[in-house]
Amino acid sequence: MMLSKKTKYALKALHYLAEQPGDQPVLIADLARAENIPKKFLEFILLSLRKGGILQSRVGKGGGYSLAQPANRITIGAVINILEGNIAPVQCLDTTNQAHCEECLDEKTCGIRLVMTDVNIALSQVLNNLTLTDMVERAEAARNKQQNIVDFSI
Amino acid sequence: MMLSKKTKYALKALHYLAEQPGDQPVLIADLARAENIPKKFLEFILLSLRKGGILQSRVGKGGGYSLAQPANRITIGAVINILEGNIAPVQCLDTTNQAHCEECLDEKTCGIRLVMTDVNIALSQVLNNLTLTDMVERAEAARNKQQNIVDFSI
DNA sequence: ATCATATCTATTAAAAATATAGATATGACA
DNA sequence: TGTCATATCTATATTTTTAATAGATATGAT
Repeated sequence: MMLSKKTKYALKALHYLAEQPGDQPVLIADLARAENIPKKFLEFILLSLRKGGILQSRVGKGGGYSLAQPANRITIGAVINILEGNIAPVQCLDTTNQAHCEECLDEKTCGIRLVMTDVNIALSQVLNNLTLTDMVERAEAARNKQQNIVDFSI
Repeated sequence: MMLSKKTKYALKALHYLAEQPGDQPVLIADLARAENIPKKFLEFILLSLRKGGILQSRVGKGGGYSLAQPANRITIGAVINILEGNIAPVQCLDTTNQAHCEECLDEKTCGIRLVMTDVNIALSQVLNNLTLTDMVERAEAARNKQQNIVDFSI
């Protein structure tokens, strides 16, 4: 149930973009350097996110990538969906792609599917309600907390 | 967030074992045939489950595998934990193995970690409360339902 | 026209998941 | 005690997926 490196890179990049004042566009190269992500791999990730409607881009001087929607409208679930193809713990629960588990003889009576339905619901619940804003705010809060502790100890 | 084939095989095998009357031991070969799982791969899976305390085995004539605990005490979460190593969506949340995300500079302020904590809690909640019994019962209920529909149509 | 940028196509490399083979240990039973 | 049926172990091969790289092209600003 582990997030892929690709998805983590995506979340890091989005985090960075969400923190840009005035949604100023950022160059792939800068983003790659700032978040320590292989540039060519990041290119591909950003392109996916753009095609998924989460990012927008501009070519040429002054160009770069920026969020295509307000950060509080971009859910973590949407990001995972774009990069991993779906969120479901088993293919037969991936409704958006109408996928099926090859080895399964009868989906309707499959015990695995019947229990994983609960997992799927719980996951959707959480992931579709967490947004980039949550991520940014929580990180900031954590930094502040850490900062305060340091300040007091001086 | 997809279950591996290995874990699915494990759940299928456990399902089959849970349905044995009187917890009668089942041969690897029979289990492999019944659930259509590559035998050698299944051997490895069953061994893991035994080492994890979920199954017990006996060598020699009349031997085989059976559940080491009542089916309603074996959680789906425990099974996944044994086969995938953990349940957490990111390594740094895998407390049992005290793992960390290599690329992460500061875990405490990592936004990904902070949002994935919610996911982790939700997953644990569900997976540690679903048992083999749930799986078996739901499958049976689904079969009955299907059966009834057929009966009526005759 | 030039330069800075994203975009596309193709390929390679590395890692993980899945599957197989063969030898060995264990226990039941005659 | 010997034989057979079984799980167990060690090693390796195969396949699939993930991650990373390279080079050519399209686009837009100035």
